[in-house]
Amino acid sequence: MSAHDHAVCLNTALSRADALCERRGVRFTPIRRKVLELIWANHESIKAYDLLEALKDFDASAKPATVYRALDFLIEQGLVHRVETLNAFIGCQQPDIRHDLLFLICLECHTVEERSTPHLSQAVASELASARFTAKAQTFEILGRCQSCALTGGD
Amino acid sequence: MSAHDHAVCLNTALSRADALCERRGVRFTPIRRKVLELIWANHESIKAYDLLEALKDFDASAKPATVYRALDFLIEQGLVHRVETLNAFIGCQQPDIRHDLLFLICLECHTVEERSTPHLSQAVASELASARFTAKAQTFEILGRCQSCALTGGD
DNA sequence: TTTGTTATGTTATATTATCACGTATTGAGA
DNA sequence: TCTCAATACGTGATAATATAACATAACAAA
Repeated sequence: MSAHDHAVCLNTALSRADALCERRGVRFTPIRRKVLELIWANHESIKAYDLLEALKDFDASAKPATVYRALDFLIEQGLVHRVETLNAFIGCQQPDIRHDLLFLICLECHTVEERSTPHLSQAVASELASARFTAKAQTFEILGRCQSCALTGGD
Repeated sequence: MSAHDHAVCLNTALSRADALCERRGVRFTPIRRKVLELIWANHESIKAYDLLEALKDFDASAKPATVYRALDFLIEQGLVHRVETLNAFIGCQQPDIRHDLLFLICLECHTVEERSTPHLSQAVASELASARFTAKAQTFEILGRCQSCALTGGD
């Protein structure tokens, strides 16, 4: 991820979440909000137990269930995605839109880029149709090396 | 998966694996072969510890590492796929071909169907190109309900 | 047959995730 | 305002998944 003012990302994510929860009438409790804030600390995915460690500075009594419950809520509301290939979590960049997402996961800088593309959606939709398969959930993840690591990195 | 003579699937998978390992000069040891055989018991994915239980009938001293090592080998050789969304494993239907695979995972009968499609590959390739991202590994998985469960099943 | 490499045996432990049950908060309706 | 039901959280235990570390065994090439 190129240099940017990350405070903007963070604030945008949090205020979108505020609005979204308000609109839906669901409770955006302090723990849930703090967990989302910690996830948005940067553009890297974070693991549940790392999140737990960070959360303890905010709430010393935090336990695994504390984190997993908050994650369940955030994922259910579409505010966070689970990265299956890493058993990790990442903030959703477009929580209001429903679409097929493709995650580009850099193994060097650990940044996760979220992309959506009509071509991919169409290809998937036509596969599903021809298989007569009804989708409930999808995971599209690619591990590799991002542009900026390719530019700066060795190897 | 519709009714079929599964012994054919199993034998095909095993003899392909024999040939492939021979050709590559890698060792297809009894444990590795047995693990592959157990994975191919049906078209459902199987979890590592279930595999371990089954393996114990063959080798009472089997331990987690026994299974995970065999799985590492089989995956490396492309004989087995890891299903990320289930933390489970499934036999590869086309171990000789390299392509982008889409897994259709039925949540009712647990069957995993492996599909490959040029449209999907193209859509992915063009996303990667536009993101200037170099892929090392990919996961495309869809969870849902397969055709035969839709026909026979209730809700 | 020696020797280096690869595979396996074995014990321990790390990592990831859920359960169960009790208490506290919340907010809607009486 | 009070009550009640639903939801969220606290807490301890444990389940499920996976790897580390180090010793021994099997193999294959010289």
